[in-house]
Amino acid sequence: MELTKDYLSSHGIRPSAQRIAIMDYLLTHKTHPTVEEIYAALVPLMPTLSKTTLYNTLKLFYDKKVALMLNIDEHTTRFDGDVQPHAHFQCLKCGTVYDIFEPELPELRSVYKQKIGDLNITSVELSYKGLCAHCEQDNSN
Amino acid sequence: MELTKDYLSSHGIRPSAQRIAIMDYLLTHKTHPTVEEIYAALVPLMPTLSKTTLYNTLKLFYDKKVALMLNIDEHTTRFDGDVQPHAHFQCLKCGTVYDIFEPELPELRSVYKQKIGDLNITSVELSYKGLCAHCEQDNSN
DNA sequence: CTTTGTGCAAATTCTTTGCACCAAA
DNA sequence: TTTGGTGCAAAGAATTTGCACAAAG
Repeated sequence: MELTKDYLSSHGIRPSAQRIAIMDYLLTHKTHPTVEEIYAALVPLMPTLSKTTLYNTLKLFYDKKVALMLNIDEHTTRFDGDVQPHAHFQCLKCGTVYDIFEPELPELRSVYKQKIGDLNITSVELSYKGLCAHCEQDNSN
Repeated sequence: MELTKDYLSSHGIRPSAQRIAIMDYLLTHKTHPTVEEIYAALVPLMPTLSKTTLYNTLKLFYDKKVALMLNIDEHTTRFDGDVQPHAHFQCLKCGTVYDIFEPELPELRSVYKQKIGDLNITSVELSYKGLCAHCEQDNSN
């Protein structure tokens, strides 16, 4: 919690109670949560928290580059407190988003922040979809 | 138009007038259009066309694998009639989505439809963001 | 006829905005 | 004491749903 506060400060983000709670949630729940999931988790701890603040804060985190904004899910935006370049996989059946740090994904590291032709790359998102092992073998649901 | 009709038929899609018009639009406008853009372009030619049909049809195209559904844009879904594996780049200033077929993106081809660990990949989306050359040099807007 | 496709209107979901109050520098 | 942060309520945008009619096999 104190570490989270320092983390925010060192990135030029004033550490309000709300911001600390939200970043703390992201750092301890690497599940690529939606706004709704974060809200549901934090409201019991911080009853006055509003969706507006949540949206404001997540946008701020994204702008300050302490969170990734993922568009892998067609229905909603997901957030990731892990800003190291890595790929994601979403299971089409259960919806779970998995991290992929496999070394056989050099693109992410080599092309990141480079140019392709006359395009100046500042961010990259690599997303896979399919069935996870659990859903693959489980034909029941 | 006749080619488009055959194209749909050969993919198990009954070629209604609406479906032909929509696929034809996708095949001749490789601009990664939004639903709104497709609608605005087609309504003058087909005044009774509804958004519902457009949504139904684009979903059908996606399911039948004759169109890609792109999540690169955080505000809206974009569609692409080019189903060959390729990457995209969206300019953060002007919003344009460019195709990237660069050969230095082997990931897309090699990993596509393979497994990573115990995850069964069926599709992949590689999206870059940044400034395009035009917006980069143009500080005025 | 029986299934499939279309389209209107309404509903739903996700996200943003306007504004007032509160808090910190 | 001004700037920045929070949160309520309302608005807005994108997408989905329910249902009735039309069209094709």
